[in-house]
Amino acid sequence: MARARWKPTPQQLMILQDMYKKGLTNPNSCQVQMITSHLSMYGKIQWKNVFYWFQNHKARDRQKVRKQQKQNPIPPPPPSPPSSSSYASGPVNCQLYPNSPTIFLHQVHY
Amino acid sequence: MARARWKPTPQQLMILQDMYKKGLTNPNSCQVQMITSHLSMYGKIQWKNVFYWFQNHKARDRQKVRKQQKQNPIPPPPPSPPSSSSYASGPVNCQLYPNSPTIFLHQVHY
DNA sequence: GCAAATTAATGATTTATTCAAG
DNA sequence: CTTGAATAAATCATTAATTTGC
Repeated sequence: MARARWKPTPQQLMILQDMYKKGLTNPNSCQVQMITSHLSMYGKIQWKNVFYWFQNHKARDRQKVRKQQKQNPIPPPPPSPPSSSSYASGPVNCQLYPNSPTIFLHQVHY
Repeated sequence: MARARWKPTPQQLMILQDMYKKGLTNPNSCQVQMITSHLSMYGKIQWKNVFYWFQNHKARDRQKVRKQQKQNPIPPPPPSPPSSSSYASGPVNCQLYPNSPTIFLHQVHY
């Protein structure tokens, strides 16, 4: 019943994927908030869209990895650990103080 | 490191439990928002606290039921379906206007 | 009685599973 | 079939009960 779902614009998608590749796989709510604000420049977007995107992307990434592991008994490790990317608990933490309290979830229109 | 977690006041807890008993076991975000507003009269509280409370309460309710089922192979079905309680996806939809612009529900203290 | 040690509750997060739009 | 949305289950972490030795 007309529950159109969000679809990332190419720009938005690129940015998201880039962040993910750079090691931001599990943003806290504050980061999600910032990303949402940023991406809203390229089209309608909500907090939950960004939140879900990362959830799903990470989950399905792992799924893929597990499937490959089933086929190749001993495959090389995935691309590479974040090492020292721009994100990943680095200084880009939008936490005002350390030990982020973290998140929560959705809000839906219904 | 002073990451005190939320603790419902007796009043808040009573209200939550009452809603749950009345059939509101899975409030949508809008309902959570309203409940949060209401409960904030009795003490500090955030959207996510309410959200988590229902999640946990429902989950642990089911846990209890499953445990009992393990002991009694064929127990009578749980109390009764909500039938026509005050909540439960009824007309109680709290949307102020259709297709809510979304807003912002996740306030985090930080 | 009273703390230190253990255990039980429960708030908070993460991960897995499922549903449904397109 | 892909992927956004939502729910459920599993897990982590902290606080409250409680047990225990003194």
